[in-house]
Amino acid sequence: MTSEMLAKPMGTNPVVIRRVMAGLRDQGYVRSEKGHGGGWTLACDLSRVTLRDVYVALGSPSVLAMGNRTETPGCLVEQAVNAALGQAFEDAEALLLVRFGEVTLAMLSTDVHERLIARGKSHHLENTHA
Amino acid sequence: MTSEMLAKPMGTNPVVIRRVMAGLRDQGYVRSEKGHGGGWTLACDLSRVTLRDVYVALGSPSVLAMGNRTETPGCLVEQAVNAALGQAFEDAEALLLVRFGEVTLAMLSTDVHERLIARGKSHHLENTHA
DNA sequence: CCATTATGCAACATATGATGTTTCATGAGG
DNA sequence: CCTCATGAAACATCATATGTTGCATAATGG
Repeated sequence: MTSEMLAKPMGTNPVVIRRVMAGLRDQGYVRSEKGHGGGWTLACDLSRVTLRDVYVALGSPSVLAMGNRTETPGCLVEQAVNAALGQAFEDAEALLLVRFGEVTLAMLSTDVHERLIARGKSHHLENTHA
Repeated sequence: MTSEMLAKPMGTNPVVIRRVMAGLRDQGYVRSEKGHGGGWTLACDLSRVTLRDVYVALGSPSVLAMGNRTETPGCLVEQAVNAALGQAFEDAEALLLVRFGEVTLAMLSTDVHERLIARGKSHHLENTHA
């Protein structure tokens, strides 16, 4: 698949695709080839790569929208809040990462194929996007 | 306390303070008075108000930085991912809210006072910010 | 061997939301 | 009645995410 083939149905730009895929390529999950007939190819066992692996490959962006503003604040109120909620934030983040790690790409692939069948029509990537 | 007295040590603007406090006032946790000698006063029992109450009063902003992009997407891949992670997001959010609900403002107040003593000096709000 | 086609990379543009600022109206004291 | 406070709206600024453009590089296929 070329970046353009991927970008079109997702309604975005080929360069954006390349930016995202770069992380996956660096981890060896996909390979990219230049030139005529080039593009992206899978380079991993889908049953051995989880959404957590993907998450990490993409740079482990923060999963929480809030958290301690400062790790070691001078403000005593902030210190108190950090002490009260710090563990909660860590726990919530850890929970999400564990769940991410329980989902393999193979599971998603299987699910997508089942949904395709359930929809009862033949499809190409192009029209799986409404 | 006036908005200005609160804003200064937090390094922000009085208007920003008013914006935030408006939510707390609407819930009756604080009261505001205009004119000479006016400002903000506490109007609740600190032991009966939790950080979750504050969170809700502030408009329940999303606690997660990610989540389902669409609730009922046409894209089958997105459907599969939503199915795989939707519960995880809900669980993580629920966990955080529960933890928020376990912390009362009274607990924070006590903690702040202990930290004041531990620091071994007398303080005013002005210099509790480093 | 060279035109085509793809990625890689950097720079720039745009959109969005959070935060900060200004201004004016209103009300409460002294 | 002058001062000082909040309330509200409009505007400015900033940071980030996303999208776009341009060009270099590499590989294929005719």
